[in-house]
Amino acid sequence: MENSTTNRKKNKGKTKFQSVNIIRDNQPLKFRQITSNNDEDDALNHDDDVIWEDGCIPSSSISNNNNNINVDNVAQNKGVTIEFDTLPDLSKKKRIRRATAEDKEFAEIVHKAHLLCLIARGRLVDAACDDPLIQAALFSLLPPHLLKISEATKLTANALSPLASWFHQHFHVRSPSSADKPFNSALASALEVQGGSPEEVAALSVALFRALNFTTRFVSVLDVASLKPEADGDEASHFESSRERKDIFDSSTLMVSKINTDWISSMKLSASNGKNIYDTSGTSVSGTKRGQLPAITEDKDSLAYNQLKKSDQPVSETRNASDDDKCQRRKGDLEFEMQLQIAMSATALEAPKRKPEASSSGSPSSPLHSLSPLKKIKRINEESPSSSHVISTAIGSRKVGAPLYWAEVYCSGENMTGKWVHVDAVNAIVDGELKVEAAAAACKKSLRYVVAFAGLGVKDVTRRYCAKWYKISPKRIDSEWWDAVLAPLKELESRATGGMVPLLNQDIKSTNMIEEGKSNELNQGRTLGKSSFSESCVNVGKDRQKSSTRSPSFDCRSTLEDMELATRALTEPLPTNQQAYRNHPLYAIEKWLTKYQILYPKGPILGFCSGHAVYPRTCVQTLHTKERWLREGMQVKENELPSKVVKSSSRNRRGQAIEGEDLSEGGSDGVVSLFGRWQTEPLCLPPAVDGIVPKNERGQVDVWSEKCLPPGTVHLRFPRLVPVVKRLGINFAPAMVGFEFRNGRSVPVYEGIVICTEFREAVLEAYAEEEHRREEEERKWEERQALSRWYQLLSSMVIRQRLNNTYMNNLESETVAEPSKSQNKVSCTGTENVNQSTAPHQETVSATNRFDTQSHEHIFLTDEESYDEGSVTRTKRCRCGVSIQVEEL
DNA sequence: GTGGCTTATGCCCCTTTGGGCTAT
DNA sequence: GATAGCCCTTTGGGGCATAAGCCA
Repeated sequence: MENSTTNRKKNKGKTKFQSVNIIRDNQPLKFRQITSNNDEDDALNHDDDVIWEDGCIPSSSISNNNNNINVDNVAQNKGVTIEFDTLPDLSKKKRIRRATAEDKEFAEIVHKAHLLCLIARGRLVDAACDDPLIQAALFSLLPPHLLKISEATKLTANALSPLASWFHQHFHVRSPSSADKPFNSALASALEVQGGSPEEVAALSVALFRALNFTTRFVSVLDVASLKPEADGDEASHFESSRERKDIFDSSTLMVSKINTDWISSMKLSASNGKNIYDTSGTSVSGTKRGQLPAITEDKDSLAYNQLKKSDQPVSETRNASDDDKCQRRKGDLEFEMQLQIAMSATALEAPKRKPEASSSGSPSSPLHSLSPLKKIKRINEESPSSSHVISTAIGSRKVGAPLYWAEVYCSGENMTGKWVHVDAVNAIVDGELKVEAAAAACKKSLRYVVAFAGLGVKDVTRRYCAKWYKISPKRIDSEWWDAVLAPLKELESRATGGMVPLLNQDIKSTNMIEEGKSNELNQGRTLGKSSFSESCVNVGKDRQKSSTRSPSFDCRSTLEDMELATRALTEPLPTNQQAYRNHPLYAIEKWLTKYQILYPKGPILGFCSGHAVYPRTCVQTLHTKERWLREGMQVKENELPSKVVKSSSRNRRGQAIEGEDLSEGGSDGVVSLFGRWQTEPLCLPPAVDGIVPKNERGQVDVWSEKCLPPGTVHLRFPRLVPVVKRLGINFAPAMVGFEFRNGRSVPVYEGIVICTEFREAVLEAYAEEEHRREEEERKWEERQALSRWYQLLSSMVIRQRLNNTYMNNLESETVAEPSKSQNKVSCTGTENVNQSTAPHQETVSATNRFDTQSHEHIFLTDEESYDEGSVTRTKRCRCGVSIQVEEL
């Protein structure tokens, strides 16, 4: 056993070192945290400004005389121990690092990629549900009396209940199969053993419904990475923890898996205590044989076992528990224990008759033992009044897992036109769409994307399951991208599930109502910029356009469903807290209006929240200054008073001060007058007269858009137009198209000119001629340049040849050329004697020492040079002994 | 536990219209 | 002398979203 606990703290100058020992499997590693911050106190606080340096120390040098923590028995633990020799100062405020634009962009990319992957996965599952072999196998398992359901002409939700119950009894969630297995094979295996992952079991239920010829979708909650950078901290940990216990607790096993697990634990407990708290008949709570239950790891079992063991203790014993135990047992755990039995009774068919037995055992899980949890249960029930199954916050606090997969079956017997019915066969819940959100919320999950798969197509049905859209809307990707992704898939889905249904008069009315609402909301979407609301409404609009060509009394299911979802969007209940109105897509309160917003018209009042009147979001109008409206191609009507006067920035004040007395719009210095769209009219600029372009005070035309052009003028966006129009004597004005920041100041950006329309053709013709002439000149110039360069090249070659002829035969000694004076390198072949005339020097090179190597490259160092003023000759020497003499002319 | 309110923080939008020097 | 081109330096104030803390 080694001990590696030598800690040291260095202070070099103003750099602070914080040492950390990491011990892993007897291998001591030492890391040093270097803070570059000068301020020592700050260095401790700024966790981001640290550099980690790899390092290690020999184990022999490790001593035990450590002032800090000694770590013993490390080898026994076989784990990783991290020591800090300075504890973080918790009293000091933690520095907040906010996500940068780059972080957000990255998170968005990850979010999108994850969404696409999950959609692809869903399509795989959907395709597997269509497997005829699997469907046939499931069909063969069905008892005869359930086969009659498929014969019903009008399918209803009630008719599905026995089917869901049968499936619930025969198929169970258990440890997931190998991940690298194709889903079809995994599904076949799940069918064989009548159990599998939540996804597989849900897919089997979909396959069963399809085998019965029901129009069925596989619905999945896309548990996608967060759109916010690093916002996954909690969620990620939850995700991990969820994955860790995936084998028994994941996803739609919200209650069933837990029940099964606890049932096994209870059995063990009962066996150990010599009594059975449940019926000893050998059948499960849900009526299935225990032999079919999944194998569960001992660790998980023991966890659940211990959990139930605690809950099985008498109340008095629990109350006498030590304070430590009280700390360990959270409030949520206690509540969980108490709710466990209720949850079981709510989900298990035979639970009611077992409940008294459980209660009689003295378990604190009986609701009679505590009132506080009951209040919470009551509260959740109030939130979901239609729920027949109680979903406890305690279960959620333990993060058992949110429902992620289920089926949707189209029931033509529901309503007048049919309805998509939620069927969670795994939990034997039929038509429980209102419970999904509550269950997900209890598990700290939000239903950001609920999508239905059918026929390899995809449809977003989040609206059906999410009542509080305003809560999830900011967590979703922008609707434009999402709609574009789903558009082709939606067509596929519609084709697979579509069917003509009679459209009644009342539906037509509601359609019209939605159309009106849609147009309002789209207007509102413009004001909001990123309108999440419009995503469903736009789809409705598109589909309505398509369906408008059909018979007025018939419409397809898809369109009707779009209408239903859009109706839900328009009928979202008023939130009860003020914060929710801040960016609510439908409602607004005056308190949260921004500086440039106003309520117009101020009504109708839809309700009140904490004394604040609630208005439709469509009443929120965006205000602009006169100048800003000009950019939009609008001008403020005459005699219009500002709707709002706000304080201006100092720079604006300065600008207004320069403008002098033109403060009538604002009334006083330092304020800006704002006007709404209803106070404006299309821009009416003075028209061009007699070929003269009307200009502003700077002698130019501000072309923010085409709307800003004076009547009778045209904007030509070509370079080098000014000389042309000057030559033609045409009046023009430079077109300023915007600003850019350069050299610390904003600089106007000009692009082209503005001329009167009547000169357009003439100018363009002249411009074309001018450009042609310019190009011709340019071409000629390039030709001249090329000729000149060729002449220089050929001349130098002739001179070189002449020099060679003159000097080459007369030289006795070897000559070398100096190709590059700057590098002072000479490539020498050993046999060639080269004289090169290089202006302004003429270098006569003579080798004083014949060298041996054929490819030696001489390097003439400056230090080795000598200069003879008498002969005006510079002698350069190479280390190899070769020297050259350069005669300077 | 939830909601309301305040405060701190930091991202990001809006604002906006040169001048001196040098080569040609 | 006129003109064209290059280079200098790299806003900054406020709105607003968000997180955290405190309190009811």
